[in-house]
Amino acid sequence: MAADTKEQILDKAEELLAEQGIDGVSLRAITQAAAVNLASVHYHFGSKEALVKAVFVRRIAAVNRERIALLDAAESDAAAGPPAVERILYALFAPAIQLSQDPLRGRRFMRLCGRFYAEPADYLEAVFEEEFAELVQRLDRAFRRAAPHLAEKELRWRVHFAVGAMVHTMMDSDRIRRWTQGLCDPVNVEETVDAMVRFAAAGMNAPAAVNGWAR
Amino acid sequence: MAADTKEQILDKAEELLAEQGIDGVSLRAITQAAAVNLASVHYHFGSKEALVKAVFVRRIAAVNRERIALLDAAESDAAAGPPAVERILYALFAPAIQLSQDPLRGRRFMRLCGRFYAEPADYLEAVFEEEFAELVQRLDRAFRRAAPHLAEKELRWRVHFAVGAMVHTMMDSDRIRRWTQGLCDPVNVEETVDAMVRFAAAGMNAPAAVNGWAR
DNA sequence: CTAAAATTCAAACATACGTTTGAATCAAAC
DNA sequence: GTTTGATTCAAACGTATGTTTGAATTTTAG
Repeated sequence: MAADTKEQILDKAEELLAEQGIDGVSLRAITQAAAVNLASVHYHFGSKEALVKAVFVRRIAAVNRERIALLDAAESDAAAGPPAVERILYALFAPAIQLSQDPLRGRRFMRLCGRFYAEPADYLEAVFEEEFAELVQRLDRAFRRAAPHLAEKELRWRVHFAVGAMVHTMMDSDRIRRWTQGLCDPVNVEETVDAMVRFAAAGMNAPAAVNGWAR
Repeated sequence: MAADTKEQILDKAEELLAEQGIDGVSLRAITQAAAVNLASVHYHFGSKEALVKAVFVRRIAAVNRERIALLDAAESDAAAGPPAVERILYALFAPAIQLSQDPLRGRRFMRLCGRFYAEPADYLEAVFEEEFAELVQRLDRAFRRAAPHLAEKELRWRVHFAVGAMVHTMMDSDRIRRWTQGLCDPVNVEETVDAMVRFAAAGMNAPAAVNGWAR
């Protein structure tokens, strides 16, 4: 059946892309794992590039929608004032890391997401910019209100570092587990998000630079 | 001359690998850019895999040696007590980011380094573990003394996040510049390291978790 | 200057890839 | 039951890749 084939391809593509990267996995490997014909990819998606995009968009839209919903909730909870930095960071981190509660598709996609972020493909960059435009704008505005002690430049740097901590964790669940002999394991979502929020919130709330570069 | 060819290959390989990733660049592209014969790679290195390793090891060893030297200095400056978290973080961040002061090879290698970290190649993982083993051990010990308020687990998490901020910045110099319309630019090494140290130090120094998971 | 070793070179090899093709198969509608 | 459209299939196409080869060239040493 049509829908079955298409989803089978998407599922297996997600799995293999997460494990081996975009260039590391062939359409033959995907179609063989999905037990469908090689040509099905081009019939249903048009090209490998379009398949990769479809795999990404299938889940990231939902994640970013949830992030914005959490941001909305944080802002309405805070009434007139700005929400705490912790709430904003939670809105940014939790949906992505929480996706990993699904021990199958979630873990996979988390890793895949980080991999996409690291890969240089131009066609992915465009999808990225489109899927993240609204969220970035919303986050920037929220952080600016929540951390008015920071100049724009220093604020942007700190958001960048916070995103780095998140992306690193998303891409890296195997490595952190190995380097710490299992002590730290992103599989424990609550713990991971909690540690991440407290680390990044302290970073965001740190005093502004005393020297002048950040103005 | 032999040395020239070998270095030409290494230089161009570093440049192209940083721009396009390991799988994204062919030996033909490298040898053509280096103006040497295709077979030279196999004559001098044996395989593409070996070339990639050589590109990586050529610079990372020096970076990690400098990191450990800075760590030594920080510890001897602190006499009996532990050095401040800021000094340890500086030892971790500065040599890597500072390499970028060389606007040619440095920027390239910084990006390449992040890319290697993100790629899934097994043969790279082995080199990584070998080249970083001593540094990781030294950092862990230093941080444990400098942040005794943290349980081992939470400490490891925070180091992981700090590394994430760094790796993200190393891999990402184009993107952060673009997203901030040039406001934040890793080309300004001093500024970047300074912002990163202050962000991560605040994260490391944050109070331990009030709930019990980190014990 | 000459012999030997090191290095470069153009060419080819074998393989894997994304893509295309056209016939075969299936599902649904009349 | 036949026809029509959607889907699957095996096979092939063209291209790019890492690698190997063996002769030509350059460098080194006696």
